[in-house]
Amino acid sequence: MVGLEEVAKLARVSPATASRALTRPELVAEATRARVARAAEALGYRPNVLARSLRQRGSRTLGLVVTDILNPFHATLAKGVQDVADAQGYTVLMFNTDEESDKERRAFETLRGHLPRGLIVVPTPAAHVNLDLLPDLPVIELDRTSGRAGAHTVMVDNEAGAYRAVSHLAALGHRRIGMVVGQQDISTAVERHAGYVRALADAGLPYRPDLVRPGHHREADGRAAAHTLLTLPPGERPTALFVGNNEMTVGAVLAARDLGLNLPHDLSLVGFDDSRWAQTMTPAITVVAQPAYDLGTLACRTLLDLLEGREVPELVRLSTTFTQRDSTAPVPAHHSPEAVAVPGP
Amino acid sequence: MVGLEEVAKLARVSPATASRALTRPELVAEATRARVARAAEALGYRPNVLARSLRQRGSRTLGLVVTDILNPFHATLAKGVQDVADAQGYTVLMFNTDEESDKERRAFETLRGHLPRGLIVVPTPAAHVNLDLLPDLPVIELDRTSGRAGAHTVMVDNEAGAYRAVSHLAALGHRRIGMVVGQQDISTAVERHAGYVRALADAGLPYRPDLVRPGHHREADGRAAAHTLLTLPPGERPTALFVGNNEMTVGAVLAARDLGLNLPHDLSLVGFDDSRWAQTMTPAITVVAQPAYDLGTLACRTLLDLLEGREVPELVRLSTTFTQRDSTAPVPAHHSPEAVAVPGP
DNA sequence: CTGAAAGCGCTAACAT
DNA sequence: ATGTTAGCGCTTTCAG
Repeated sequence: MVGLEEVAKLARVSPATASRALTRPELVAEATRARVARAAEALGYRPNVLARSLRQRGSRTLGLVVTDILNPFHATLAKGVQDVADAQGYTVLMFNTDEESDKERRAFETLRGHLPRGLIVVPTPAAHVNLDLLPDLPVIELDRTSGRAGAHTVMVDNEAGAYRAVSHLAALGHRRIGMVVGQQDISTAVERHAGYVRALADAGLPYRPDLVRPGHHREADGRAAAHTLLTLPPGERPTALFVGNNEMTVGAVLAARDLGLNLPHDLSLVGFDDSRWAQTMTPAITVVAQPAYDLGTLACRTLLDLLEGREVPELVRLSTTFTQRDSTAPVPAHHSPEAVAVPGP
Repeated sequence: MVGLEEVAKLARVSPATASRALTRPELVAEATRARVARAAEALGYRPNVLARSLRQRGSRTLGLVVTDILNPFHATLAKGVQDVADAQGYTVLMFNTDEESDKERRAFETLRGHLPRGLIVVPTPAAHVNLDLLPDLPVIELDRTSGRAGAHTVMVDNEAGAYRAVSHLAALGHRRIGMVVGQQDISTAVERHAGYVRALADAGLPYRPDLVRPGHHREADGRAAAHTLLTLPPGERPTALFVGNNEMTVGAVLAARDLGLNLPHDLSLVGFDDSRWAQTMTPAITVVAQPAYDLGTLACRTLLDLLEGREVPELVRLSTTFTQRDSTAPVPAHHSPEAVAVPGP
């Protein structure tokens, strides 16, 4: 390891000056600056960030904690964060919690030892308490909110997105619109459900609890939940489904296929969050698309602003985009309530 | 920040003993160990890994450099690496190169300052030279090889996987089998191409350079390459396509759709590397599946073995799995060469 | 088995 | 504008 001392020696200055020349050039004569720069270059000097961080009591490092890096939505968030951090000379320490509060706690503990300057986190329901492990650390909550007082949050307008999706279904004439919704201890799921409720109300449709099934965000959950809804008796089975996230949307489509239901003829379906598979499936799925990459970059920019003492809004909401594709269509006549055979007297 | 000194004070021992009690318990009396442990617990002590690493001249940190975190294959590799590292108390510093040699160089430079104990890298073609930035660092090359002498590599048997795929197509009676192949400066692309060549030879089919189109691994490249192949004149157009990676496979399917070609009736298609979309598209795509997660865990395990001085093979090859689905079928009669109208004398 | 002392590489006071 | 000095928090000789 070539250290600052050797650079200093070669440039015939003290280590302190060498340090200044490299990190705060304005404090040093141009000639010395150049000499030091040349020496560093010649020796292939790279600062030891550990020593620097130790001395400065803080590293040029950011923590990023997501709940599922295998979900392309999260991978895209991560890319956004990384790209911005990178451009500003920050290194990102990324952790994965698999939606488990225990892993989140361990991630925070590990992170703490690295003295990060800030944290961007997609919080699990336990984040509210886990974040106590990182007192005084600037935190941006991304995609969801933990409900902590004074937290900074970058997220999407889930309620409006869901409202748009369900209104679309209602406008197509659907009267029994089911929802596969995430766990209600996660803010996005709550908000998407709220949008669903409001859209039903505005369309003059009743809210039926039996048409709403919860799931744990995974494909298998979506499949099971959709299966339950789609095997309801003919007159009660929903003719349309709104699914709360991208993975569960695949599951719902597979459930429909299992049952021999044709999209959009036998069932209309809208998913929340776009994905490669939503685009390439047949039929292509109508979705509420989220600006995942922008969420990531914005979260990171917001954190950096915070670190530099700039004024930052507590809550930034980005809009979703309703993307109509081929999985939604008007209710076919034989599905409308009037057409259902009712046992007469 | 509660430091070791405070823990020591509370436990009524010297900082040195406190350190030993926490990290090398066997050097200390059981009673003291317990006392220190309790003190640390009580104060919520977390070691400052920066100070520790500085002192030890090396951190419990591993570098991970992938070329495209948005590609689920890479995300899965990363998850595998992380899970193992995590279980062994290592923190992973992950970087993304977007397949750009310049970003790779910067990633290596940044990494160096963090004094990682080892590196796992999916090398770009420039890695051969970029790796000079990290002399003496144990390196595992993952998925591809840079060709560096003495490198350790964990990868898949690309040649055999490709051979299997193309043999399958030949067995179905296809005689004009095209390939969309990655850039030839990447070892996987070279090997997959080699498998293609050998399968053709074994099936007694000629190798036709005009049926092989290169692409840069992205969907758009696959689409363009496939478009070129599929718009060849009727008698020369391939009746089957083997596509070199997952993203380009989507592209190829889209190209076929653009041209109104029906899979598998008008065109058989096999992709390399499985994906969610390959499974959910209609028809589901036949693929050569890679054990991505296992590659990741194995790479990390191999690196840790190396760090602990255990004997490790220079090259570990995992097998692929041929997964037949619905995108491949026998050549329909009207496509066979005999059926093509040839201008007679 | 435990303590005292030194030092990892760097930067921030303080001096000049 | 530059050098001197001290010390970030930890681990590791070296003594005892």
